[in-house]
Amino acid sequence: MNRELHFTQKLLAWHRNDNKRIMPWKGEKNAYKVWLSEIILQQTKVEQGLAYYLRFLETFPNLRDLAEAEEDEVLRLWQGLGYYSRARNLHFTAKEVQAKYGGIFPKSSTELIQLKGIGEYTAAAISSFVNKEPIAVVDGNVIRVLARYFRIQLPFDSAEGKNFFREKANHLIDQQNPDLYNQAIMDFGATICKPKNPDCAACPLMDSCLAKQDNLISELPLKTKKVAIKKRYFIALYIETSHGIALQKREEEDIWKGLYQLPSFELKAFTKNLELQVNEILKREFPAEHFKLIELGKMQKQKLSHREIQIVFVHLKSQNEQILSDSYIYTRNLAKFAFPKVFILYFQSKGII
DNA sequence: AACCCGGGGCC
DNA sequence: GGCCCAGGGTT
Repeated sequence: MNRELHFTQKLLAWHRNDNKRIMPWKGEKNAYKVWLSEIILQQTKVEQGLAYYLRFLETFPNLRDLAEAEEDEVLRLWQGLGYYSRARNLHFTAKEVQAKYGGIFPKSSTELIQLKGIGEYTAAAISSFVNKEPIAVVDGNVIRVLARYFRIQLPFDSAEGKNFFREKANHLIDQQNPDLYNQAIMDFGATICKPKNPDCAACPLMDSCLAKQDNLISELPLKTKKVAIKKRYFIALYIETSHGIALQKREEEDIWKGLYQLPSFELKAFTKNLELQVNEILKREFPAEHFKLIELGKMQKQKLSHREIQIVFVHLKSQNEQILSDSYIYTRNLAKFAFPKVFILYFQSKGII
């Protein structure tokens, strides 16, 4: 038995021996449900996405329900999960499939990949799970498992590396059971061949794993690029007005696009005299307004994969009856809007929601 | 090819 | 504090 066939057969046997992780979308043949689960699980761990999946299905039992929803409602359901373009693209594609395909999801990967929010991985996942199309998924799990077992010392974040891993994966996939194979290798990567402290003792492939033999487990897979973490600084104003709390929607091509926030102003940095910075912003943005300062909050940090966000929340009470700005929304029910996590945490700390 | 987009958990 | 996660879109 050659090395590739051995790998595939051992993996399928491991998967058959009740090593499957239990998830509601496993074995699902409804393309809508499979698609929904795959979008939610992009760059997201199963434990984090599960509750969102269940809530989405409850709210939008089928594609048409989702297509007919308002984008704000979709984003509200997505609140806290991150990568919000996934939610916007999810809604866009629901409408597109409803309009162009009569509500029936296309099944082939070449059609699927043309839809917004569906890339190589997701097209392979949906078409193999729903239609048994023999196309291999290549996600973080697959790259790690292949890099180690076959001792692939090519960085995967390069064009050459991507091509190599894709071709290798498509060479390994079981042609009769591509769905089971794709499930198996991802489950295997997530539970046995983990990034840190892999469970080699329980690994059915340990004896023939080249990285294990050469003590390269902790070195593989290779990656060339390193993410630069930039810092961003904001002052956010929680303003009580006679019309309600002032909000603004983030419309620009930037982080948290489509979500709502308290009126916020970005700074190059915070200085020692924070109150002075706040007063300068108030004078600049609301020259005719008078505020009562209720509370100058402590600086809050939110760490993201590629950003560190620092926000100072300022609680103010407007002393005038006029609205602050036409561009703001005024509400007494914050729970209706989708906010970035850092705002949710602030509202919770104040006991507002 | 480089850069952008969140949040959580693990070490 | 760094790394990774059932990645994809834009430039």
